[in-house]
Amino acid sequence: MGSNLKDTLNLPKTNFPMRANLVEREPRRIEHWDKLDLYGKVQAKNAGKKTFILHDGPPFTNGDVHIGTALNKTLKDTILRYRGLQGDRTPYVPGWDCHGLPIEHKVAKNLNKEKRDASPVELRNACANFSKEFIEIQRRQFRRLGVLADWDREYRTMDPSYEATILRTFAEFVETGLVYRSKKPVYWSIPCQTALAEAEVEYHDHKSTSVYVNFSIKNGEKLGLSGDIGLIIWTTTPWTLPANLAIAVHPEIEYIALQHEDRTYLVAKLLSQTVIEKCGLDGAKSGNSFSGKDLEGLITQHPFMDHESPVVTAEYVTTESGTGCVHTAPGHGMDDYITGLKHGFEIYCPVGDNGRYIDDGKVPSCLVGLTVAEKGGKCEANEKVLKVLHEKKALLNAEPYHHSYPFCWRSKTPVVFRAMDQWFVSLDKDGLRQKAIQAVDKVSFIPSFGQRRIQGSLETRPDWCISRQRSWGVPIPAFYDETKEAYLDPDVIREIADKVESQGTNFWFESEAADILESINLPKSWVGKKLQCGTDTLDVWIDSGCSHRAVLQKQDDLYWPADLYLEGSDQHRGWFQSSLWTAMIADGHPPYRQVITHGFIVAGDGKKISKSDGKPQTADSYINRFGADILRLWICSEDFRGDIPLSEEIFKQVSQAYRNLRNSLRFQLGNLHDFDAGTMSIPYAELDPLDKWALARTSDLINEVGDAYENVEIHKVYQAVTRFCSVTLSSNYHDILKDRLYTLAPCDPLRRSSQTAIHEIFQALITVLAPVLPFTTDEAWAYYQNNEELCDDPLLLQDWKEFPDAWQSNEEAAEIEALLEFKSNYINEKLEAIRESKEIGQSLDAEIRICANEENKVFQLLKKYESSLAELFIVSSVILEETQSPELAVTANHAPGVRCPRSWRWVSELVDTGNWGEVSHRCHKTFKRIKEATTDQI
RNA sequence: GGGCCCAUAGCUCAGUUGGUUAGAGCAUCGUGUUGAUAACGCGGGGGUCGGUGGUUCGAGUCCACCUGGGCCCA
Repeated sequence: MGSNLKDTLNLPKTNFPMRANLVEREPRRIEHWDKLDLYGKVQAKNAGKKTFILHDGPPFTNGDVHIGTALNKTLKDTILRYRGLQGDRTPYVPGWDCHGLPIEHKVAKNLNKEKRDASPVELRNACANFSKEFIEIQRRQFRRLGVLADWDREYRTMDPSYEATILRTFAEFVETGLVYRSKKPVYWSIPCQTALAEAEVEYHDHKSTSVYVNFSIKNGEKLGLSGDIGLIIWTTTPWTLPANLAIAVHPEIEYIALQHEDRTYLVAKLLSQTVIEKCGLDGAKSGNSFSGKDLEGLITQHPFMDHESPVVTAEYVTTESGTGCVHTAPGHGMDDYITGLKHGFEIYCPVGDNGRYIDDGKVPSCLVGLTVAEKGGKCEANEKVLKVLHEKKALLNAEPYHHSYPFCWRSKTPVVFRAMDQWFVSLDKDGLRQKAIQAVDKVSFIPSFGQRRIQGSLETRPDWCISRQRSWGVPIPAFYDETKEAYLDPDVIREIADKVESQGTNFWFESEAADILESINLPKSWVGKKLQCGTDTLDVWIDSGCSHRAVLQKQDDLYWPADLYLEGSDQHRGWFQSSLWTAMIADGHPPYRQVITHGFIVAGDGKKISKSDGKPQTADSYINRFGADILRLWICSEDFRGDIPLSEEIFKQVSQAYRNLRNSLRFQLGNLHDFDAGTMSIPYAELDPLDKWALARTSDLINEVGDAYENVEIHKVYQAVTRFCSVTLSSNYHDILKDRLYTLAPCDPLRRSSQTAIHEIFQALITVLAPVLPFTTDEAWAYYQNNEELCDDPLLLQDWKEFPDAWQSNEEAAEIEALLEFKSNYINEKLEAIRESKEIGQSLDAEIRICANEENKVFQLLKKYESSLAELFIVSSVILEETQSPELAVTANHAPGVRCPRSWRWVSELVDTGNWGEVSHRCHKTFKRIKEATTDQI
């Protein structure tokens, strides 16, 4: 009998599985979406509506999708899905950054292993294949994440049409007169005769020769000193001394005059003791001291070159080693270079490509032709320089010095720092920098400090060095005559761009200048010259920085500037800036209206995740364990404006939150199985107050979540929805509803009232969550439609849920809210007390007695809802007793009477129903209603 | 070393223009249910708001410095 009674209940019924099993199910849904052309359908749905352009920053194609890249793409996808639900047209063209050193380096390494010396074209082809391979891999991984995009027209910086755009943009640079040629130091490998990037340099222990050298001061009277005065410098690269143009001191360091025999030396006071020992200045007497600032303006005579070396100040000078007086050769060091630019020194570098001193009429003839390269621990140039210094009585000490020194990754020889001719873009010409900074004022930033950050880096950015001595990139279309004079012309570049558009940039590397220039109208000054092609390529930041021109300006259904750029905060100095410069120069306006930045993923302890930890931090490694929706939910649970922590614990937590969301949906689906909204919905005015309350809470949720999405505070969506599901639904609404949903007749108006509300809430929930959990919400939607895993009318084609104003908080809802608050503040603890004493088990075993009188506002309210209280409090009965005191007194005890085996409520008596045995009066009535309804149907 | 930013319970987040005993969810512990059951309910414990010093009648909430951490630059 008892077991049959259960069959008379309306228990939840749904095929929507409790266990998500995302790893297995999500790929099936992706396949289904592809078949339906979900992206195309969403675009079609919103065709003709307001357009929202999020311009995709291209990830670099040299590996699997990193968890940080997944974060970026997920945020983009979430925003676009939200905008799509809002009815915006959201064409999204994803891109790929293909050129650049990391790929070239990896590919070259592989070719190196095979002992092949590849030509530039071979190397480039291998790089292109490498890049293509990872585009395939990354595209697959992005799709697995649920990213919805127009994959059929993705852009790639190595596409010939894209490369042509880069060159045409570069032509604008040249035409505006911003491009100039100057020297800048680079790492140089002498055996390989090639420039190296930082990544191609490895550091090893090395024995150098360190020297202390005296530079005689010509105007010592400036300091009130007379006689033979000198400044002592220290260096570990004596061969750079011919290029010495200055001596740098720190403005705030204290310097002291050391009197030794007939000479006076100036060195940093803190280092004077060491200098005395090293240089054998025994018995030297300390004289006056000066600040570095005082020394500024002293003029020294170079020991063996025919020029003076002034003393300048620089902040990078330290007293950690040396003398506090730094040998400055702008052609041989980065700090020196910057100091050189600041003071207008020549970027002088008398060392040729072959590593030998050139004969420029300035280098002493005894040095010309000597190599600065080391062989067997010896260096011709060093030895001769030392000899010359000794002859000039300028050498105070020379000794071996062990330190870490950069080596070439290929030849394993020490590299030298050497200035080479480079191409630069002037950022100050015609007020360009100021225009860029001002233009950023009009761009909106999330978080707002992004504006300051980008403006800060615009202000301090030196002129843009745009040439690279690399093969895997877009060639700088410059030509050189026999005297190495450079030829660059905007119109010629444009004509070359046209050729690139049809042939790709490889033709530059496989053709002679004459072929490249064939059929091109040459400027007069070019005619008759014997020209050769340059071999430099453009900085890859120009590549990606042109994407707004190559994509947004080229396609009819997109527009320029973009509504939004969204990238990691490292791009303030990267893509945001390179895109800004190209746009300001070529278009006079920023390429974006809004810029959103996110922070970096850090480990659970707040420290950076390092690649060397062994764990591959790829998106797939997480998706394959948890599924894309969990990964997405995690991303959306974090405030992305700061660091984004990631740990096992956090994933566990997010998985738990997911289960509650999923189960809330499942409970609702289960209770809607016999509900047809079209024919069974109850008009709002006739809904039960509890259901009105639930709708009011739902409408609050939608408002809150809507604001959060609009302000791109997606973690607030997560917080609001999880709280809604666990508190509003699980703890309160769903728990209370079970009695009426399960035990009343299916068609009972009260049950239909709740189903009406559940139906609304379900739709609201899945819509609100759709941008964050595209898989799960679409799955729930499919089960709602046809109780199957997939359906042909995806959730994303629905519209954002709008609630009528009338559904928002009203008096009835507020009263229910007060009653529920009363429950959690007073009733629950009373129930817990008698549960602890084993008086009851479930709360339905209890009876509540509340004493007070009408003077008490709460008591008045309880009176008003007297007939609903037992249900709201989930007990068998609630007795309201009027007393003398207005003070509320709540007591709980075991309910008297008998327990109805069907509704589990304790009642005064049971009635015999024959077939079903004895049940409460209410259940008896329910049986009658069911019978009537069945008969009606027949 | 410089620029920008972050720091609230074990975890993820709220804390409006400074004002009563600092909130939520998750986790944890205890417990109930077995008609959302690898689910759900109820109850308890747990922060003095990174540190120090100021401003103020009063500061997590304003100022200074310090510590730890992140991105970028040198």
